[in-house]
Amino acid sequence: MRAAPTILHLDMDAFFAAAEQAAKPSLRGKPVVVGGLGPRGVVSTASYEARRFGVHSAMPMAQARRLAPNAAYLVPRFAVYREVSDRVMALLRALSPLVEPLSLDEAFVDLEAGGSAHDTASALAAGERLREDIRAATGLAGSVGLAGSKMLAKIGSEQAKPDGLVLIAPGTERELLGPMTVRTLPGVGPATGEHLRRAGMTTVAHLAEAGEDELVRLLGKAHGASLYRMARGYDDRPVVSERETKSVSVEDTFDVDLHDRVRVRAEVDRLADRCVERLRAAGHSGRTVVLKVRRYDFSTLTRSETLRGPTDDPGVVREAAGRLLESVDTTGGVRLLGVGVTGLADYTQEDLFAQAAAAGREAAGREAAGKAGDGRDGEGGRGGDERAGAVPGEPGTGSGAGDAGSAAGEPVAAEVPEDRRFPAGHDVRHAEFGPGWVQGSGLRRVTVRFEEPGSAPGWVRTFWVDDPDLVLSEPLPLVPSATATAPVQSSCPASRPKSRSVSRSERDAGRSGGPGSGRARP
DNA sequence: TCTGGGGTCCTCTTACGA
DNA sequence: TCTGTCGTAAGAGGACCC
Repeated sequence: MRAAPTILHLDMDAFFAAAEQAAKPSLRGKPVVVGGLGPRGVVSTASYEARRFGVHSAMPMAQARRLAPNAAYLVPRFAVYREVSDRVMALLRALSPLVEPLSLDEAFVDLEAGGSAHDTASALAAGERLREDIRAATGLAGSVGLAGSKMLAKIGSEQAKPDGLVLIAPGTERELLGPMTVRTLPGVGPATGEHLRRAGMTTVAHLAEAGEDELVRLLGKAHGASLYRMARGYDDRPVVSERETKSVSVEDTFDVDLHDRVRVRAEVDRLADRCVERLRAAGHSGRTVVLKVRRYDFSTLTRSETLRGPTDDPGVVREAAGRLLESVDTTGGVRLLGVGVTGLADYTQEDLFAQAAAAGREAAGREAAGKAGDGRDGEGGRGGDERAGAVPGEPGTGSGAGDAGSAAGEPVAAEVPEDRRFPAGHDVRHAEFGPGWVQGSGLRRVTVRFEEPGSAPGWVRTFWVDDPDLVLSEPLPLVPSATATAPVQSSCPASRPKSRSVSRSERDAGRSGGPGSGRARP
């Protein structure tokens, strides 16, 4: 650990939810929950307003809805978050070449390596300036921790939340850590926490007192030894800017458990293709194929097979995943399937045997498909409807306001074409009313709020999903770029003078649509 | 209708060749 | 030739993180 507090940890506050609030003026100061909106979705991020109702990340979405029924529920828009994240990371790299991103909203920076701080005063100044720059560039708040090690810097940013800065002065570490719960330390999750609790250790001080031998006995060599060091405030892990990817995987949880073996196999093939797409996009190939199966009872198994050489051939990965599936008992139902590749390389050494087998199987498959036609789906039925990941937030699973459900017997999602689906929270543009976002959808209708970043809270209108004037659009920047700083206020439809009330405009919804598309919302 | 998705790392067991 | 030992790789599962 170094003498000066020149390791900085940045954590953006309630990042996804804050970005949505910045993009959607009507949501500011209101509870916002971002996550999967399907029946098995979980919360990715809850705004601070939603947290007051007890909603937190990783909570099942159904539970969040019970706790905060009036919150806005939105699907994540990673393109938006990535763009904001890029701006933030660029600001960090201006401070130092040694930046270690942990996720879209979190990173470590070695200020000393960048020459931007060398003591407490300069570190504090750099931290405060960074927070101001982030706010100016993105409109969002980030919390900063400064300390002599990564662990303490992270603890500092946690204490600084929301929208603050905490510096942990050298020499105060043990005193600060002692009374904290063991869960504060990185690597102590629910299982280890419970393990330690049963051994009578609940605070960091207890761990330091227990001694290394006792922790190693309890938790194993690597974990026990590193935890003992951390408990005494020692953490010499360096900030690492380049991390090598070690595996690539994709997985899907299904809205309804799969029982049909043919359908399961088809999903495994699809996942293998997606996995290889990602693998290739990253410029990798891999040698070990891993199949993951979560069964109806939430028990999870993995099966893996190591090939003779690395591959990025979808046929080879499909074939290996298919072989692995053969060894798994799926009676009772499958909740989740995943396909991954590890043992990554940046070259391929094709396994000719496996390739030949895959080619043979594909040929056989084509033949079988010709005989069996489309009737193979068995009780799985209705094509891709069971797939949770396929159409996040599709109509019927939408957000609070427009969550119309599907009980009315009207045609629902399955009959709505792909380009006419409007996930809750996504940006749209209407030919007459301009930019807005999807507040909810269902029963072939979509409710749009016409507002944009920087405008006043906007008006709501409802349209038929097939209204030709309404299209999904690219996300708008949260903060106008430096080259286009003209005030958006004047051109914003939401701030244009309105002669009608919201309820009236809602009743009139659809008037602007083409012939046959304009019907009042019920 | 509790429990996502994409990762990393560690530990334990087993198989296998020298 | 048989057997025991050791190191290594593979395979599986668990815990953790954001």
